[in-house]
Amino acid sequence: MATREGRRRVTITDVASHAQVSTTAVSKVLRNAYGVSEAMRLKVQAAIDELGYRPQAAARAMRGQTFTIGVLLPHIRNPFFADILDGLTEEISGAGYQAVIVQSGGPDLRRERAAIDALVDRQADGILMIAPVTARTQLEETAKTTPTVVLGRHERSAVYDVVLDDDEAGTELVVEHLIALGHRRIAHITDPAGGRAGPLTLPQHVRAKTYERLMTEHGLTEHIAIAATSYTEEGGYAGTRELLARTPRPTAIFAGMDQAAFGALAAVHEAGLTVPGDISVVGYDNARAAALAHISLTSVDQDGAIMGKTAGRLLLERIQGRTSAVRFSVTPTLVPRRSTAPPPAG
Amino acid sequence: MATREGRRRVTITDVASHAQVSTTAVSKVLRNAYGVSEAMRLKVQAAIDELGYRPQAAARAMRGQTFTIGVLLPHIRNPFFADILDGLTEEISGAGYQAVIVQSGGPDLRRERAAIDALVDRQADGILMIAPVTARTQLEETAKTTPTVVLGRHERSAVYDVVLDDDEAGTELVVEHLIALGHRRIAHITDPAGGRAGPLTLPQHVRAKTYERLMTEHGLTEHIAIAATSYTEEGGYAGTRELLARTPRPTAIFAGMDQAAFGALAAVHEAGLTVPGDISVVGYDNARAAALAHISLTSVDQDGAIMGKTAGRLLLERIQGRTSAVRFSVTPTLVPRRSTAPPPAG
DNA sequence: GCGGTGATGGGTAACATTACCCATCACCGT
DNA sequence: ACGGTGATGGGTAATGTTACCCATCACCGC
Repeated sequence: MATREGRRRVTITDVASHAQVSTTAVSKVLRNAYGVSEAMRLKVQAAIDELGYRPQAAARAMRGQTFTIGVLLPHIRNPFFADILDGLTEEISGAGYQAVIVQSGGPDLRRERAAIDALVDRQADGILMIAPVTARTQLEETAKTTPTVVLGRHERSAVYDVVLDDDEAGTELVVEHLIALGHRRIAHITDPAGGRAGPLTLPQHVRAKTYERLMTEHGLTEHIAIAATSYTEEGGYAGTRELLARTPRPTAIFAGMDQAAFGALAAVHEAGLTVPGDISVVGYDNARAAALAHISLTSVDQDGAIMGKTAGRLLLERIQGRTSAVRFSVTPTLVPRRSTAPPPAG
Repeated sequence: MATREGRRRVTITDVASHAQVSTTAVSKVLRNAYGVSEAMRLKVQAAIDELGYRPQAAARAMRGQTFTIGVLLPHIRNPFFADILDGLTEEISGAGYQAVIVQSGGPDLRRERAAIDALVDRQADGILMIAPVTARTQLEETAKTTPTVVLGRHERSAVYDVVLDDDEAGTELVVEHLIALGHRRIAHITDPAGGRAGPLTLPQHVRAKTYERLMTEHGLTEHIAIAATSYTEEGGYAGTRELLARTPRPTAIFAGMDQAAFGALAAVHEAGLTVPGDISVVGYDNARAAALAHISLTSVDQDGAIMGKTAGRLLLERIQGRTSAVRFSVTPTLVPRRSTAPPPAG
């Protein structure tokens, strides 16, 4: 309703009549389609510029593409997602695609489903789902209709591509680093949220499981201590308080994500303990804040920009018609900083 | 291209024939339009559920609404934006609207323009622009066609609504707090980026200008010291290094935004100085991380959720047909923490 | 000169939905 | 019984763009 006072939007018909050609010709110019002479191209382009014409996405969608890549993410609070988006945008904008983001609002199955539907309803040409918690079979339903890349889930699918970080390797870097420093009582903070994703699918689960495996392999089974709170500052804070209350208390805490590690730092500090004198703390994601001098958090770096760029490339390929499934994995590296040191003597 | 193997999407026609009614009837049910009996509603709803029908946004857009609110923001790295989005989503989702986010990628006029166009092309029913840098006249062109709310710009417009924080009041809280503690050499870190926004339009400019005014009013003109870097961790770090190099060096640093304040904390720490012993640091936005024990940053709280919620309400009102312009301002509060204290004696 | 060929431009239908208007029907009061 | 009325359902055109196919034209080799 509310007929806007604004004059009617310029359409392809306006351009056509202004340039004295058919709408078909204009459409061809817009799409760089075959069968357009240079003279025609120039004439039409001039009319387009003069009138300030922009194609209407909805009308295009009725027949063809929307030039839209939908991105589903739990929320925008995680700075790691920003790196992914930067990479994605870099890759797809050259091809004339626009990334649009919708938040699911967290690991809520219903709301995640609604967010995915929103993208499908708007006919995104491709969808990048970041760490979704929906069951694989349901994701595959979507992927059958819309080119899909799932980022961060350890699984294989015949119908969508997967981009992920080698969380086993990353966890290994952390645990080996701490053990090499002499730590034995190494605790872990994880996020139990999993929705309907398979049991060892989401990064947090792989990290936690790998932590347990490595502890066992090093004969430290008795020192396994996990606080299952969440990958947030609050979660890291609460988890650390919980872990510090145990006897004997851990000498190192591996938080599965940087923001949780920041919360851990706060809790350690609040308990009157020092980092790394009393407790070493490690994060994951190598967020920018981890590098700040007064924080200087040892963390695992996974190249989010490359992951996003690759996801974009895979989506474009699928839009072009590729149907085989691809799996792309990046190898993380450890960035040691001043939050880790040998455990206190005794 | 790339005809997806997936079976054709269920359309309103499928629902109509399945329910043995007209497409018009189905459409009415979908829109809760007038002229539908309860029996009809139930019958159609049953068919919709059975077939799993979802209306196609593009086709709706051709005739009516898209039920989409577009959000333009510079980038998702700023956690304050997350609060705004939470408020917005809360307000609009009840009315069946979906928020979709596009990033402009920073204060780049061309890219911001492209991002706005992307939302207009996709026929968002309303647009929330967060701190855009485009010239007001251009924003008004868009607002004439699409209901628009601009968040964070200190200006009035006849065609769009404005939601903002009282940055003058916020800055006053900070400066008065520091002066009350005894500080005189109070420095400020700002972000010079402005694009084509008016001279005293963007929050960073208002905060910087108010800082100068207050310093002058307190007879501290000679102590005015501004580092114009950026509202980022890097900017706060670099700006602080610059400020600490001055003689005499400031005893307090007011960073115009929390992330810049975090960078400032790092720089102060790296310089071998303590907070608040040698230098007091204040931020703005009261990000969650500001509350962490080992950071404990004094900051200005502006209620982002309320701002987002209000923006959503204003957009819905405009979609309903309101044409008068509204201006909504929230009053910030100071959250004193341990990063501020009296200056060192001498 | 003539049929063939390749390049270029255009006509048309189709996409899914909704606004507008009309048709139908039951029921009412006279 | 009959015109009027209000409630309900449906037919149709229109939205802007593009895929498909056809028409036209210049030019070629024979």
